[in-house]
Amino acid sequence: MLDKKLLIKSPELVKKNLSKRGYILKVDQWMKLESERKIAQVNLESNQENLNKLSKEISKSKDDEGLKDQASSLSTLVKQDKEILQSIQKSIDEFLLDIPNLLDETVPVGEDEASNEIIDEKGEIPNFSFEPKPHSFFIDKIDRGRGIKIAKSRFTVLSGEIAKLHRVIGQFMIDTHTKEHGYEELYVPYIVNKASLVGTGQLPKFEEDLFKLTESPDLYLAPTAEVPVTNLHRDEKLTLEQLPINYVCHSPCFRSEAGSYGKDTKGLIRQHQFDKVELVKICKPEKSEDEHTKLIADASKILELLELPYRKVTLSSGDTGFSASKTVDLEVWFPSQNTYREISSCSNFTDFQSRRANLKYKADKGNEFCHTLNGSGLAIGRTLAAILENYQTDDGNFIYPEVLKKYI
RNA sequence: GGAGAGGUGGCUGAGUGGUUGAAAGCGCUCCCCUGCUAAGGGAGUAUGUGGUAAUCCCGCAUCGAGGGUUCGAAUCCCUCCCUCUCCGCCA
Repeated sequence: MLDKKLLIKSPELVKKNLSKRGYILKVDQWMKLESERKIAQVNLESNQENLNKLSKEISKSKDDEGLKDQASSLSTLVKQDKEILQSIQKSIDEFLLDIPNLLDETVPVGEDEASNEIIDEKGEIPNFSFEPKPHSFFIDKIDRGRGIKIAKSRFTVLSGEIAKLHRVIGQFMIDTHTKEHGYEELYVPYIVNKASLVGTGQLPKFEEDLFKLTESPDLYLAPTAEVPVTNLHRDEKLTLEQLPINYVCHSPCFRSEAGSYGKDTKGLIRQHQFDKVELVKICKPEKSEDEHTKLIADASKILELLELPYRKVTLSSGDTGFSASKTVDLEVWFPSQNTYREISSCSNFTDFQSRRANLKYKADKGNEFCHTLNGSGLAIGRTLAAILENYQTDDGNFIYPEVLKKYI
């Protein structure tokens, strides 16, 4: 959620920033709502003030029917004023929850991923003496559509060595982040409520991307650990000593993938259920840029240790997600596709999520909103897929990355 | 799932219709005293929001959430949520 004061003070500036996303801020509608609010609120509060004063007079003087009649009609008026203000406030809330975050100045401007900016390329792209197989080749040996049989399309079964590799990858990532990067490990609920999803920005706008529990209408399967982990401190006031907070959490993620029919239908790239190791940071506003750099480095480290070729990409204005101010994706090399694919998305949300989640810290002058960040460190299914492809051998097999051998 | 108890400020905990935004204690901040320390004395100490640009001033709201009764609700009524205890069930 954006700062209301900023929106009141300089709506045109906000509009200009958001237009880079292709979002058109309805300034006229906003100004109208806001001025209606002000009138309604001032009116209500002055009537309420008079009513309060009358009530006190009544409590002092006994049985003054005249005063009571006066208070009674004023009370009715206040009730009406409240309803008017409430309905305006509701419109304002809806309006505000619909607005995406302001973009960082350094975000490249462009309509879509074509304008993303490659900032770094690392690792050696493998040279195969044979036609590299897609990772689905290895998985299909066991899966053969069984995931679909058990659940539906976009579900996959792993077995034997590959299932083990999948388990071990997560272990390796968490170990690295806790032991070498100073993150605290968390285990969290995989089902989250509405308030949490509003807090991180998935709701109300993106409900169709989620799996909803029909028996408990306010509950959803978590689409990423970002939701439970960031919301851990929702409605809290953190102390300065607590910051910065660094959490790492391995969790399954559930996404409906509505609207992605026909995309990445083979293999592990796009599943309804996948595991991910997520990194979440909560910090003071002035530190978030530095923390973002660290976050990207921490996630990249995994790819480097796994010796997978990857690149860093700053997402363009049109490609940057709703809640993020700036996002840097890590993309790993997929030989069978002869291209890089996203494996991590590292975002600085500035105070956007904090405002929604009412997440503050006690600063010297008063309570301030924290900044939140998160990034995959990394998506486990895609990491597994990348390993299978990049480490495959000409006999239709694969070998293990060096750092994972001690886990196998 | 059944039965019961309960949700009040940073924390503990009073408060059953009218200066209670809320006693008291703890904690915290400042001051005083005590030649150190410990102890003691005094003052202060919620958040959000609006009028305004304003850390001053004034108002409004907030005692789990939402409704209702009333001139007036932390206090009475209804609905919901959550927590705890016992029983049942269960990993």
